[in-house]
Amino acid sequence: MKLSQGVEWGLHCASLLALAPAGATVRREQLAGHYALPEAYLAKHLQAMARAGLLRATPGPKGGYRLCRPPESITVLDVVEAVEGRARPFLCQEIRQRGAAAIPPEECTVPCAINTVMDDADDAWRASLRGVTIADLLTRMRPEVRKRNEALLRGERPANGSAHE
Amino acid sequence: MKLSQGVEWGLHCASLLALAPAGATVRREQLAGHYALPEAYLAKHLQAMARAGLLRATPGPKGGYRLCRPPESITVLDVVEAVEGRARPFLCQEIRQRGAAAIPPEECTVPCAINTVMDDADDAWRASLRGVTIADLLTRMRPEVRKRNEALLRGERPANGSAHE
DNA sequence: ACTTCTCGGATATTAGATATCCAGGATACG
DNA sequence: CGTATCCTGGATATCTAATATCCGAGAAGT
Repeated sequence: MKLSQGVEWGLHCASLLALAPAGATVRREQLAGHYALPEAYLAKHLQAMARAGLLRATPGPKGGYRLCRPPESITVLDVVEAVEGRARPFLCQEIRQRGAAAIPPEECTVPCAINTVMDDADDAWRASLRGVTIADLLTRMRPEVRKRNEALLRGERPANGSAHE
Repeated sequence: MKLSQGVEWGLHCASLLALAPAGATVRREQLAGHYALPEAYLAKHLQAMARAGLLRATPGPKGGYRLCRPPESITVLDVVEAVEGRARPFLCQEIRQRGAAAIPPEECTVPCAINTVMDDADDAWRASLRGVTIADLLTRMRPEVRKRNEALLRGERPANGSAHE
């Protein structure tokens, strides 16, 4: 049970894109450099988010990525599902139908109780993630950090230290 | 994000052990044969559950496994954590401290908001699993299936068909 | 003492996550 | 219209974790 690191990357990138001026695009190299991520691999996750309809990618000069929807309408679950997929973490192998205690198929009208319990827990997990939006993440970001990020997106390069606030 | 199949095995085995007569032990070969599982690999998961204090393994003739606690006091989460471990599925890499937008450590007094959100979701998942016990799983088992399992544990071998009820 | 049975370590095998590269196509700009 | 820029998608390599098996050591019953 481990979540791909792409989820972290995707959430950070989505938050960053939400800070960009409306309509502006951010190049992939810029996103990767912002967090010192491998650009080629980050591309895979950005593509997945674009396919999911969260981002729009614009090719050509002055191109790059931007959010498709306002940050208030993009949930953390949206990003997680775009990157990780929508498959359930628990896959019932129906072992109750195998072995010495095999239950004949005609008695398996009801799904396995274990499967139900695991799916319920997964629903609770997803509901929790659905309750937080990208906009919420920005709210929890410290104002000076947010300002520095916005400045970087505008192309301003902060003086070496950047810690003298 | 995928759960080990050992979780399914562990939950089925715990349920089965709960059906065994009080104080009786069930051999590993019997557990594996019950669901047509590879005995050698199942042993790994049973060991993990024994280490977690859910099962007790008795060596020697007439040995085998039994539950350490009554089924009402063993939660599904107990089994999941025994098999899968207690590590969080989301591991924050603190990429906010890296790259062009690196936040100086002295400003990182508060944990990353993304990390918090993911941990909250994990707490919700665990809380859901903690709300169901092995005894609850038995309640959701169909009576005729439960009886057949109990009979098998007593060493009775049902007639070929077993579907003529 | 001998048999029976589990434990733990060592060791393959396989699948998925991580990471990189390049040809192809779309767009802006001169 | 040609060129530089930038994303897309596929092919590929690497690495880690899950899956699976085997065997010697040790404990308990007879």
